[in-house]
Amino acid sequence: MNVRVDHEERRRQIAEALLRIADTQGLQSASMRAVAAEAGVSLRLVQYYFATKEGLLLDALDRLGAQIQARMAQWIGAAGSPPTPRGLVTAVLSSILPTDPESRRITRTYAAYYTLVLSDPEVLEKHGTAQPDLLEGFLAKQIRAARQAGEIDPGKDPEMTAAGLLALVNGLGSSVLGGQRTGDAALAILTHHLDELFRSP
Amino acid sequence: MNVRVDHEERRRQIAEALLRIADTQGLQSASMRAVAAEAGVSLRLVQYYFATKEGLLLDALDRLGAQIQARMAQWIGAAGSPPTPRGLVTAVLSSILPTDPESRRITRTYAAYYTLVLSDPEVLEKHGTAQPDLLEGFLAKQIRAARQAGEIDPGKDPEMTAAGLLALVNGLGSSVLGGQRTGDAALAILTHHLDELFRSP
DNA sequence: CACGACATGATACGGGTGTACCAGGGAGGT
DNA sequence: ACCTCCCTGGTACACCCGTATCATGTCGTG
Repeated sequence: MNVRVDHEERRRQIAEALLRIADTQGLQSASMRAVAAEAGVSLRLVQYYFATKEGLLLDALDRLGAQIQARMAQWIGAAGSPPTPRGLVTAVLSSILPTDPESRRITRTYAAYYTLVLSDPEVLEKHGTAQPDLLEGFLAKQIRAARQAGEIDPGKDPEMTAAGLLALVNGLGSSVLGGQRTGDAALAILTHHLDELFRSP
Repeated sequence: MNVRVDHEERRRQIAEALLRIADTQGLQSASMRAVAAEAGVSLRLVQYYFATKEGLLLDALDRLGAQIQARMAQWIGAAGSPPTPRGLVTAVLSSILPTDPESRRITRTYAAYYTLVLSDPEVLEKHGTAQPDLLEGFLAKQIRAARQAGEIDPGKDPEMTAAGLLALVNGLGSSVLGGQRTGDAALAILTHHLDELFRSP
């Protein structure tokens, strides 16, 4: 059979099976056996490559973070060169919003992990990344730049505005996932608020 | 022992035990046995008053909705009489934000139910209430009134603004529950945005 | 006073869970 | 050629889950 197989590739295959289940059926349905079946391997294999379930969960979360980061980078790259502050802000926020199947998948899976963290906060400590704060800082920097360029009302507070935009997108995403509104409607609301922000006073 | 006991009271007692567990340990930890122990009754009793677990879950969700509604009514009542549109908007949005232990409890429990719905959407159909849309309409109405009274820039779109505020508060709540920021910080961000909205142009 | 409906207790059943254990087979180095 | 180690399969264990069943005590009502 297979010998000296690529460990990283196998781990990726299994972790992505976990993410697929978390997306379609929720994390609580992602049992070791279900993951094994989804990945097309035996239960023993899953145990071999991930000694414990918590390890698998954390590894998959890392990969999910990398996916959304890649997606964001892609949107930023499509924002033109050189990118304007407004283009960057729009790209970052739009990439988070669940509009297409891919972003729906990512957002829904993130939501599944979110409640896992709520009920078991120590998981978050083992997973040191604090992306939201970094994102907020990045957005605040872009907003400050746009303000100095006269594209934004000088009375606006960059930090408050950045935090508000991020929370807005997060909330819009929740409403889309909850079926309250479509992804396009959410995007319309976001662009509406961005238009209001970026109009010269 | 007890005879002809008050059914409604017992059901309330059990359902609130469920909500307490959902708050502190998450819904996935709210097993029938755990609920029974938390309520101080036997497993059989829980089964007796709620034939199925889904029934218990739905009943508890109803009570949770009633709780948040009561809380909102309380904040609205404290908004002065007669209440101004701005006061009403502020009251409604502030009542949702997890600032004190009570609202933290409610918001966290709602979050637990939220992911339950995400992984099992049919639950939502059996629970017909669509509060968010009603709330959004209410907020839009108040914003329109304030706009006509000259307290808000006439260029603002009431529906878009209402949806944005609700999503903002929702996202802020998530960040508070996730430990990214304190309830007071979230409230500061909200009031900042309300101040911007309600300033005469 | 007796009977039947209500209320409660103890326990069993089938199934799913994460993890642990035992076994073997094929390639690499010596 | 043999031995060792990486990889994989099957299966067992102990536990928790939701639900069902049997039994019993207690009262309101006839």
